[in-house]
Amino acid sequence: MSTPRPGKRVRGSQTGRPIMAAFDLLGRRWALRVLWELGEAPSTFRELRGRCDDVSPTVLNTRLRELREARLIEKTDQGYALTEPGRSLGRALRPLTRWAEDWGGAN
Amino acid sequence: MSTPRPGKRVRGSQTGRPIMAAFDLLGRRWALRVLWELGEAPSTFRELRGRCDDVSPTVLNTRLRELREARLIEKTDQGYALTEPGRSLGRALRPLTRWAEDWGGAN
DNA sequence: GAGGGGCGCTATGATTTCCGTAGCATGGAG
DNA sequence: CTCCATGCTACGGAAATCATAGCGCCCCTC
Repeated sequence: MSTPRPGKRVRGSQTGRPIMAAFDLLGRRWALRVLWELGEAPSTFRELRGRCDDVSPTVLNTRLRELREARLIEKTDQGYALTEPGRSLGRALRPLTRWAEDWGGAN
Repeated sequence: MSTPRPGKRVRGSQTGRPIMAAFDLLGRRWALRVLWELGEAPSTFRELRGRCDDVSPTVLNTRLRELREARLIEKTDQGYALTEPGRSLGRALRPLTRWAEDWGGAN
């Protein structure tokens, strides 16, 4: 499966509307979680895997490749880290965290 | 696969932290998209399927059940619609839309 | 009351994705 | 050279997702 990008056809949308590409990319297993964990701290492959409840390395590597192709993360001396767009996405996801806490409170 | 709920163990987290439950629930195929489309307008099953690029009815129904169990959507006379928590989630996702547009602009 | 059409949804079998485990290749330290 | 940690790939099995067909229901019309 190819990496979704805005302007490209993606699963579920011929229009290439950016939000649809984002839904496709972020709706893959562990994608949101990986971004979240890298937002907390840059990590090496094995560290990251530990933070993500020992996700299988196959999937982790696939997600990392996709997120790298989407330019949301990059490899640095410290391991994997968010790029500026990646950090920006992290900020955009903050309201989601707050929402989740409310949601959790109501359950 | 059971529906993730805050306070419950979910894939990738024994802690039941709400954000992790959210990541699990929203990181399933079509979940974000379905919420998005229902935010645009309540829809019947078949309508919704059309809006979601004719996703297979099996998956659509599974997502609808999960989202209903999570109390984010409900069945009304008009078809499926967001609940109040669902609308609140929609608002929490708005920054993501704006981010996606920027992201799209840069690609 | 017999047909027709739309609806929500299920059945089924193929395909894709994800998973768990093992282990290879590389590189640095001793 | 040996040891050890790291990034990552191989592989076989399990689970999620897919496309397509069509059932059962209700309403409408004839």
